[in-house]
Amino acid sequence: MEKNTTDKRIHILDAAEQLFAEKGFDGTSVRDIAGQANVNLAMISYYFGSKEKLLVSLIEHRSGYTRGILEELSKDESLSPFDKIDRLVDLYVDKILNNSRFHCIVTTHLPTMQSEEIKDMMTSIKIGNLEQIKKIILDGQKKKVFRKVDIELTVASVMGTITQVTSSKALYHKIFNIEKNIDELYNKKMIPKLKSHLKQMLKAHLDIKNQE
Amino acid sequence: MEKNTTDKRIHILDAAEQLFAEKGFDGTSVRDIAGQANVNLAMISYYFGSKEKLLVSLIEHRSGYTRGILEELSKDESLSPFDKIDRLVDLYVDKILNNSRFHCIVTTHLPTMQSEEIKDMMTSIKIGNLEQIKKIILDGQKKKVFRKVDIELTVASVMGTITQVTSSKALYHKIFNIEKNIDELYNKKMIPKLKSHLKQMLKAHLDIKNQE
DNA sequence: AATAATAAATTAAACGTTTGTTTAAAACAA
DNA sequence: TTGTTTTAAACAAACGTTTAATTTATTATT
Repeated sequence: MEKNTTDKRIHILDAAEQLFAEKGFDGTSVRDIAGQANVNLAMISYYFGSKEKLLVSLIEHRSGYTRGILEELSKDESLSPFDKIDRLVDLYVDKILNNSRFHCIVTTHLPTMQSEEIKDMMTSIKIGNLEQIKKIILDGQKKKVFRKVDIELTVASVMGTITQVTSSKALYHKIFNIEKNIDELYNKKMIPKLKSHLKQMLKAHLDIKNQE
Repeated sequence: MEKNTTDKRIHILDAAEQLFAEKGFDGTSVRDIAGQANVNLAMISYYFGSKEKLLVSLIEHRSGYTRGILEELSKDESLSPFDKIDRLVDLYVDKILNNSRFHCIVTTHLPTMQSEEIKDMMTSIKIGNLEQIKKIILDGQKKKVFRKVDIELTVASVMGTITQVTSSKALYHKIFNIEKNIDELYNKKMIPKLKSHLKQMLKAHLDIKNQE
């Protein structure tokens, strides 16, 4: 049985993540969270201070490790530019689809939040990651492997595609005839589809042989 | 001076649209809306019945006309498959960026809503539109102009890219050095960029000459 | 055209809930 | 005994909605 402080904190964070993703930050009451986590209402203020600070804690709890992986990838000289793109696709598809609830909160509910602090935090993380990806594409162009493209919008297409598939699950459940409400099954079917689509599209889009 | 019933209804709808997009459905109170629209609080219940029915009215107010245009486009025999794709890109980029507030509500706040009725309504609209686009791509494939691609995910990439650019305005303001908070300027700069990026990418992605 | 009768629009105030947060006492651990 | 964790109860504020009274607009009658 989990009885120590850390476990209870994580219990609350998990409950909050699920409910924020399903019903939004404003659509979720602290009583909902307490009920879902099976803790007393007052424990949330006790541990996190407030509902908003709980969200900040959740972001800190889930964020962070992507940056390091990206830097490593962009520096790696043993990989060809196209290999790097493939790795990039694998990385983001896996990361986002396996953390779809958190990603849903970040993409759909954070922009609406009042707190400028939280929004600025996320913006700078995104810009940092974009810079790393930019390096990869610029390197491919310098090596005459990639053609001239709008780098920022190319990255927007990758992120946008994944986000689209993640945040419109109900739609793609119907389209691809996947049994409803089984996340694991959805991921098992969609992750390979999504990876191969993005790789195929980026291959054609970036290949210097397709220069107009 | 506008004094009749219809104008006041539209006033309220506009105010609601703005606030729902900025702060979300649950983050917006009917008092906020009344204040923004400069009407008495009770007028919202009087005209629309409830806050949720106000949202339904907003959706009905803004939805609809896309379907017809898409059907026409897919039937048009005077256009080549690639011309149709270009028209499609123009249509969606213009439509979404010029109605970004409403689009923001649809993509980020509707999926969170409790009301299954509203969600089903939007899902069936999306599936209907997807079917029309599917026809266009299938036709291009039959004519040996397009190669084999995942059609659903290709459409997801188009929608996802546009949504990404629309719903992360703050980010792209910084990235492209656009003066803050001027929607008109943002659209003027982004619409052509977005259109040419999508056309270029889809050209490479769909072209049968790029078959692996 | 003026008046009376009816309907529609608008208002301020109040309704009962639910909200996030705090309190002060109790239970538990060190 | 000390300090930490947990609890039920209470708090004021904000929420969506309704009420009942009043003003404005429309229609019918003289």
